[in-house]
Amino acid sequence: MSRQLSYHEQVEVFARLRAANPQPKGELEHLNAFTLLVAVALSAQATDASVNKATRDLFPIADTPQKMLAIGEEGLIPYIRTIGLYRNKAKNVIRLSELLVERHGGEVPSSRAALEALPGVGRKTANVVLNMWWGFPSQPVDTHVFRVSNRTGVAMGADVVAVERGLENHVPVEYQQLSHHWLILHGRYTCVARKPKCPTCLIRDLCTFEEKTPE
DNA sequence: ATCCCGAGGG
DNA sequence: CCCTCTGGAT
Repeated sequence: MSRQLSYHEQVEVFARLRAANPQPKGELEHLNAFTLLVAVALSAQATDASVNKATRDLFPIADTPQKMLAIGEEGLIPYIRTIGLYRNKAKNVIRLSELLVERHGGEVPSSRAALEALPGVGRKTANVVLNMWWGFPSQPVDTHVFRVSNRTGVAMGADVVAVERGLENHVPVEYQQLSHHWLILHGRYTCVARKPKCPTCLIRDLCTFEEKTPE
């Protein structure tokens, strides 16, 4: 079973993850604040590779809310059909574009409340935009961050809000801005959901998580 | 707690 | 076949 890491261990974990990836950028392709917001909203329960494949054709012709509205829901669906949950997402992106024009002059707002008031934008998506675009040290907790945080003991919690609080309290200040990228990359390529690659893990000696299924 | 939902991997 | 993927709304 996992346990909460000490401060010293936290520092060591992030130091190693940073050394392995000094300048993580995130792997969701986008052209500006609007396309970042849309890309993150589209990425719910979908791989970023799947989202990038769709947005590579979509964003060049719809990189502003006004252009997105010009395409419309029926025009948008063909681009994002290969992403899961596309009916809800199409409706949300169009309504979200309308609200950006009506309330925010077509710009992406910088407050959590304004972001979360947009359809299809919840806590996690708002945190990504606040972190990646507006530069706040917010801690988005997605499936990777939740799993990796609990397994490694970087931050433990029964739900995403608890893990988010844990990260805010335990991640050393110098790592807060980029910590979510490191946790995601670690979760995507090493600490994967099904069969974690513990034998080649950079932080194996600091981690108390053990695969239960014997080989 | 349940629904939305296609693609990729094992 | 089953599980997972940078969740959100009801």
